[in-house]
Amino acid sequence: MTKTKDDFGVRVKELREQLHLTQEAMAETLGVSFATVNRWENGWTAPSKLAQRQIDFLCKEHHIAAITDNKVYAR
Amino acid sequence: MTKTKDDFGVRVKELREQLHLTQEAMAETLGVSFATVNRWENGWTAPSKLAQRQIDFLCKEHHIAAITDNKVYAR
DNA sequence: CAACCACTATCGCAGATGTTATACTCTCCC
DNA sequence: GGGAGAGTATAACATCTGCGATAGTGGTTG
Repeated sequence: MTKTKDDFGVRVKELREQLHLTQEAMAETLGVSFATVNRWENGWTAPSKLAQRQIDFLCKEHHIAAITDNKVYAR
Repeated sequence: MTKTKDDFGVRVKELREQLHLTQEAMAETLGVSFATVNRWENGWTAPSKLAQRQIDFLCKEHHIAAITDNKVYAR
């Protein structure tokens, strides 16, 4: 039950605030549940492959630098 | 350890065959692992929210009727 | 035949997610 | 002050997923 070491959660939160979204709204946007976004931000879990894709896409859509360290997908 | 009741797996398989994809290729396309596609087709699990979105998007991209019973997303 | 090869089926386990519920912090407004 | 509401933090439990491994199937080719 230890938190994630890296600062991904911080970056998610920054991204979310840049977009002026609540955790619930961001969850809806990404297609995940509110609890999932909350867990990311507070470092309890790291996003799944698919979730990372959605986040990357969201960043690209708003011309914001990617916050994951992924290879880039077309979509 | 019982299988899923509905025929979602059958529809996934049909979709995949329409697109002439292997399980591995479809997994790559959707951003999930091969094992996940395989489990869908064989009824062991049902796709997550996010996975359903990807499937819906794939259908739309190829002008094929959606195989999930979801509300429609813009992306 | 036997040896490969691509594809598929299944398993186990750790970790991520969905759902539901509770509690806490603010801000606003009476 | 005190209530109401939005937003957030956390929890438990069942389910889904990723990864790695193993085994089966069908085709091709030597």
